[in-house]
Amino acid sequence: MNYLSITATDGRARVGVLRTAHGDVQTPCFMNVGTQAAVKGGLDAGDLAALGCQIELSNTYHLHVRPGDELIRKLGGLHAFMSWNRPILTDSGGFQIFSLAGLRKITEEGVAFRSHVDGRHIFMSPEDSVRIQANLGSDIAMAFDECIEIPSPREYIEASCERTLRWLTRCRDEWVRQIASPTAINRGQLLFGINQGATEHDIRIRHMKQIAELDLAGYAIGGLAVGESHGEMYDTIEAVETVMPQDKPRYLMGVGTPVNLVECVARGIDMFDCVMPARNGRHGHFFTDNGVVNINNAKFSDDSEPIDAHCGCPVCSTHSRAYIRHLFKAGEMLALRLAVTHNLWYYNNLMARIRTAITDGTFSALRREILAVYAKQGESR
RNA sequence: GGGGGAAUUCCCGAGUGGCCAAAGGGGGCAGACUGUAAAUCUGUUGUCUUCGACUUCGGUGGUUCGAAUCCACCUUCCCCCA
Repeated sequence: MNYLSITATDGRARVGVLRTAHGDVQTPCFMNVGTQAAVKGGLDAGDLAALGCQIELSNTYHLHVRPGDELIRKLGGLHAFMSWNRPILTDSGGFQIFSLAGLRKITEEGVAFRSHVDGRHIFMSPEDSVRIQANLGSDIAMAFDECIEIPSPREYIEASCERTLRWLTRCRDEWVRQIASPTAINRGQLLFGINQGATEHDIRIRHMKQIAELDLAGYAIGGLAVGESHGEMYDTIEAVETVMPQDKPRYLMGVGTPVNLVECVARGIDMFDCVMPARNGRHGHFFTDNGVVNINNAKFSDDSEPIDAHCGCPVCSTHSRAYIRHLFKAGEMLALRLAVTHNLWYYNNLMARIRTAITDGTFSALRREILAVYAKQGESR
């Protein structure tokens, strides 16, 4: 069964509809990151819906540590818990193997963490991760993988990918058990596999072919945007994309900048998530059609214009640069809320423009436009 | 009226003869951030064109090879006694 219907293409870029137990998602889509069942910056589910957010991401490890997935299950699952009745994707905790590197130990059985909250010992196996995600009741569960550091020795990358493959079959088997349970919170939950292999194209391709054989609902490319150059990232995606199932959603994990989004859609990616609009927003960076505005800069202290006069978001239609800069300088929490509000609106609007452009056959023009805007400020943005 | 204490670079504050353009905070300025241990982290913050040079620690004068640091007087502020 296919959960993605492709409605238009332009080169490798695709427009489609992803069907989940909590509704459809127009792709390509951006998922913003609500690690602990909250988007940082003070926005609740109602705010997110108003900004055109289609699907939210939360994290298995973090919610297991606090408040506990059993508690969330008792309260009716993550949708009910955070009052978000649209789709939710849960990351497996695989990224925390990477980001909490100093606090964990990997074995074949799973990963032993020291809790970043209180230091207690936590063990998470692939089966545990899937069980936790079943308790959360997300619409898309991610397989438990190891996000490999770049650079890493080739032998390590190969061994890690082989282990991630073994973990994937264990995840799949446990997931089958969980969704078959009569007491499952979300029996329509999908499981996505994750491709790894750092920037070694042949390892990536072999691994992708292997995980594709499991015939899961969707596939993700993980382990990119962790320090390699944009060129290496794009080349790696191009290499792997050739062996990804055409009729299933492709999710590039943890990416990225507006330029990254456009460039990776052009390379056949359907789904993205990134902390950038939220984190950079909290640090005063506003993404606009004129590039990034760092509102902390002194030149905005007496600027009565909005962040972006052509932006349709609620912030730009109301507040001046001078006011927002003041809020940042004064440490007001409203500053964070306004920044994240604007940036999420920008990201959602950008994805909508991308979908329209692909459908209309004007995607390459939009791609050039976005590239040109951010090229003025250096290639990374 | 008498006695005691203090004045440091934008602010607070360390420093009591050379290693001091002067610790540490704060504030300012700039940068980073990509499946969030992140409202965090980094750099910078006297002047000049780098090495380096020059000016600066309430004011003026002095002691000394050398003073933010010692001495004298002056100014201002704080505390205690009357």
